[in-house]
Amino acid sequence: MTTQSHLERLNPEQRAAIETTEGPLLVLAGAGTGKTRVLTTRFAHILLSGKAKPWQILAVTFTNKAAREMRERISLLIGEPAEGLWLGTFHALCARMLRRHAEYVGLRSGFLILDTDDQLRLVKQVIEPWRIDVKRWPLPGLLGVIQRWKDRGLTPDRVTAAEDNGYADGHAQAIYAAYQTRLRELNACDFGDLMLHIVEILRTRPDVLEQYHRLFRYILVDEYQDTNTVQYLWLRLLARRNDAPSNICCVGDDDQSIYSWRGAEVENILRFEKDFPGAKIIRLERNYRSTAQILGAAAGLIAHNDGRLGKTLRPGREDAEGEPVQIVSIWDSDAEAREVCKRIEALRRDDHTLREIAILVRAGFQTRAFEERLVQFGIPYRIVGGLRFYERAEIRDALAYMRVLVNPVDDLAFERIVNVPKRGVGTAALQKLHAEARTARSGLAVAVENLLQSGAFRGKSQEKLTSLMQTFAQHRRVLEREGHIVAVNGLLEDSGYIEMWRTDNSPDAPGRLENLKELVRALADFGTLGEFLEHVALVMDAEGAAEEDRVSVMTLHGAKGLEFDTVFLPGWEEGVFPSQRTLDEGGDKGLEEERRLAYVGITRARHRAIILHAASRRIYANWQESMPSRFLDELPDEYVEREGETATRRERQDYSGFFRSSVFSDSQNSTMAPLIARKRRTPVHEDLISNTPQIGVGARVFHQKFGYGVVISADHGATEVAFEEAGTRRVMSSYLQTVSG
DNA sequence: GCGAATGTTTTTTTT
DNA sequence: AAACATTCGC
Repeated sequence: MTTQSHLERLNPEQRAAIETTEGPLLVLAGAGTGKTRVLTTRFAHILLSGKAKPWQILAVTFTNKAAREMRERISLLIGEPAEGLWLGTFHALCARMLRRHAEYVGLRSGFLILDTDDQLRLVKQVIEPWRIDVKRWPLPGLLGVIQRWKDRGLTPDRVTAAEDNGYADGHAQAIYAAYQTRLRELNACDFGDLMLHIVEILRTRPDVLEQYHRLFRYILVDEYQDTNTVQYLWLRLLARRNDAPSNICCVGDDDQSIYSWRGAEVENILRFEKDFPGAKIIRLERNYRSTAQILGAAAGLIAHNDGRLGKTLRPGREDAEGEPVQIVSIWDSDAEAREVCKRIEALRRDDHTLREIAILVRAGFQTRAFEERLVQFGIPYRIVGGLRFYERAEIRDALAYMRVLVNPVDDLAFERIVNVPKRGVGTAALQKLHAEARTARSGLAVAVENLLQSGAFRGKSQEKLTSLMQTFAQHRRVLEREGHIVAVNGLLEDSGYIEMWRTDNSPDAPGRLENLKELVRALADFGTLGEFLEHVALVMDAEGAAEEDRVSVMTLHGAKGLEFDTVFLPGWEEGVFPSQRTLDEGGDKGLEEERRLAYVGITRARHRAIILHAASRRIYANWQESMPSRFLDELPDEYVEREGETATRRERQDYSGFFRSSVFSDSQNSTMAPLIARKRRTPVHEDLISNTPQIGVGARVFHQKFGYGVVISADHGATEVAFEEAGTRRVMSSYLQTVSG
């Protein structure tokens, strides 16, 4: 390949983004404007023009998928396998760096990377001295607080008292410190530490920093709008230098920033010019993906956001006319799923590929309704990003066995599997083990040996534990002599783990055995068990072999970066989308992020986008009315076509106060249902409401179960009451009695 | 220590 | 309604 040929068939902006190699550059790449192409071509261009060797370019992505894709496309461009590159996710690259310098943060190079389960087990141990009420302060929440500090680059000593805002009665910072100490004792890292530690090293060890300054001549960053503070700090440390300009190129789209809940700061991209003086900005605005109508609708929507860097997508294709975005109003959530399936069936009859159809939902729970209906219609589908391979219990168990095999002092893994399958080790025995481990200053495995010696276990557990320990010892020898595949196979078999699933009668047991086989098969791709475990810890997604013709069902977040001919966007209702929780927690900023999510959703579509909303939705067991999403009003009329009933703002109010009548649950034609139901509005529910005493805020009340309390807030059925004994709870107002006093 | 029975909560989004 | 956790009886 010649130096120039890869630059052909690029538009002028893309070309500029590739050829501007020196100095800081921000490429604002709107949806569908060829972002990945620019990134990969730029990488190849730097190589082919001889400006840097492969290992002198740092290329960072957020997902493993993006990293894989980039690697493949670079190989194609340069005509050889792209190996030995610093190309990967933030976490994978940081892990690689941290292995080299672990000792500067009190770790050894072989440190463990913990998964979420391990983290939970660990904080559970750590909080003991504080006697935290885990009912009131759930552990995942505590881990969340710690994670957010880590996202912001705050080591325990950097957390100010003001930051410790109340979680776990204001002990969060102290717990954080203890947790970090415990991690060091275990020679372990959680996910956040990979970033946090390396940033700490780079900011305190100029010599190490300089090493990387010498190494990396060019830095490429994908999805810059999603970087959190530590990631930003890491990039800034690596990019800013005294001796040379910062050859950092960040590609991103402020309109697609949808990960603030994970600590991402849109400000990072908005501030780029200040961070890197002399930065150039190139806008990619020509969209080669979607029709003019889809782009118009998306642009109209996103225009409602403030504080954008400003960018307008223009159709880049000549044939970009097409159908307007459809807004379909439907009676209820069952009808919504049915309607989507009907339309998919129609598309299928017209020879559309199912692979090119997606249903994009706001939150995971929405997928279930579609799943059921798709099955009923006999439409092949796949749920993308549901429970991932490495998150399944059997996979985690098997991995824990492997971890103990390579590392006898991996207590977190050991604790996971001592009693799986059942070996008579319950909470009491486990406590004994911990106590023994503490006094012997050893790992749990050694504690087991000690207690076995002293005969602390009763008959069956004594026997089973002895056998378990022997099995481990034996397969450690096998591991050395015959390699990891044989050893793992034997271990899972002899420990009784495989047998446990074989004798399990539950319907998903065969599937689990299949997964285990798959896992063992994957071992063959790695030279050692250690390598395999490292890969698994960092690459939590397994490559789906699915290139079959199926409809994709996934969350809007999961759909980022993908595109489909036809996209269904159900559930555009207030409370669902925009999500009530985001609104409550994030206010106007939250709303803007939801709007960006809507923008991401619409721009996934090449030819057709169909938005749906239902007037009534089943939540838990009962039905709840819902108003059309405000985003529907924000879509410009000239690009949309509204069908079904009641999609306009004037009629919105009409929704409040009518209930779904069960008489019409199934047989009705969905688009007609609202009309009929409105006429037949049954008085039953109204009776219920009028019979319920309206209790005002501030009233003193009595509840059979919770005792006396004061009403804090009241809406239709649910009332929030601060009880004297039972704390603040939401209860049904019909169960309350007002009392004087 | 285990399984059944009872009570409680659930709906973001993920490297 | 269903999954989940905790309690209870053996």
